Amino acid sequence: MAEKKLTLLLDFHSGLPIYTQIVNQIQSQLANGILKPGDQLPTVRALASELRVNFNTVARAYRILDEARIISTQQGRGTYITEIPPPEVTEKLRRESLSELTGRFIGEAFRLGFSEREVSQMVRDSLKSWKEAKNVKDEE
Amino acid sequence: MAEKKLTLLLDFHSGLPIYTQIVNQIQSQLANGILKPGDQLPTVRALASELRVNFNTVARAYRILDEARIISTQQGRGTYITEIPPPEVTEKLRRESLSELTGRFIGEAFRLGFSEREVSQMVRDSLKSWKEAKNVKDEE
DNA sequence: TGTGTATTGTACTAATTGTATCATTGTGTG
DNA sequence: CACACAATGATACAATTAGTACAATACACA
Repeated sequence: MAEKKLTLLLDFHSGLPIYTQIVNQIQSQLANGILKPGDQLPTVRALASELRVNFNTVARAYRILDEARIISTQQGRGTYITEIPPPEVTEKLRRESLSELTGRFIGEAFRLGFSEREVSQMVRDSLKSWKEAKNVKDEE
Repeated sequence: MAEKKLTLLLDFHSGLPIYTQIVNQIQSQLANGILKPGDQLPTVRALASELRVNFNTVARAYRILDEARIISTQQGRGTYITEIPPPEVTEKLRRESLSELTGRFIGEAFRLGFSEREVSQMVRDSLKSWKEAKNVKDEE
């Protein structure tokens, strides 16, 4: 599955800005299931060339959709429809990210030669001081 | 135990660059004891082929890990997990570095919205799995 | 022991992608 | 008409990944 066609129809006389029309039509195609999460969109240049507009116009539309978390644009790679995972998956990803973060921390600590005891003690201390700092802040 | 499988899961649609995902997952597997010091990693070409990416992308990830002294890449030989070479530092500097490392970790975890309970639980789990992996290795 | 060959990582470059900034155009309003 | 402002275009840039050639090492085998 490379990338699908993404047929957009622009009306250059409608008064609506081009980038708005692109935004609207992509949103509507997503709503209609023509586009699905994970789908790759054409590159800004490819779509721009097909629509006979400047690629900055497409980029502007993509940026708006990106800020709305509808698509994900990645410099050097491309743009994709955002996956909208159900809550339980989100929670799973959340835990995985904590797991990765913790893993990197533990790994780095061990690499530096600290013992399990030292690490867990330092974590306790750090959590404690963090909590105290938070309490102080709450009392302000 | 020559080389192990090293199962990595890439998400080509996530915002993270491929090489970053490789770096993160190797670090995480090391931290969780899935990878251990001395283990040989797949060659850049083998891993690249398995992940269906260009081998330079793997090489870039390896170089980052190498610069962080986490792995050791040797032209013509292969790539290995570093044999925990703790830097020569004074006890004072050593404790300060652990404190700083821990502080960064805790701060980041809180910034990501994790609770104190979640963080400490995950640290316990991570330390536990490391210890288990270590025992397995000792029995070999 | 020497030598050819395969295997491994490295270096440099190119291609493809999105980003940032400013210039130009067009349109409406005083 | 003159100005303001939004939309679009032009240009240069940065990030990511891929292509190609090369160098270091290991290993088989004469």
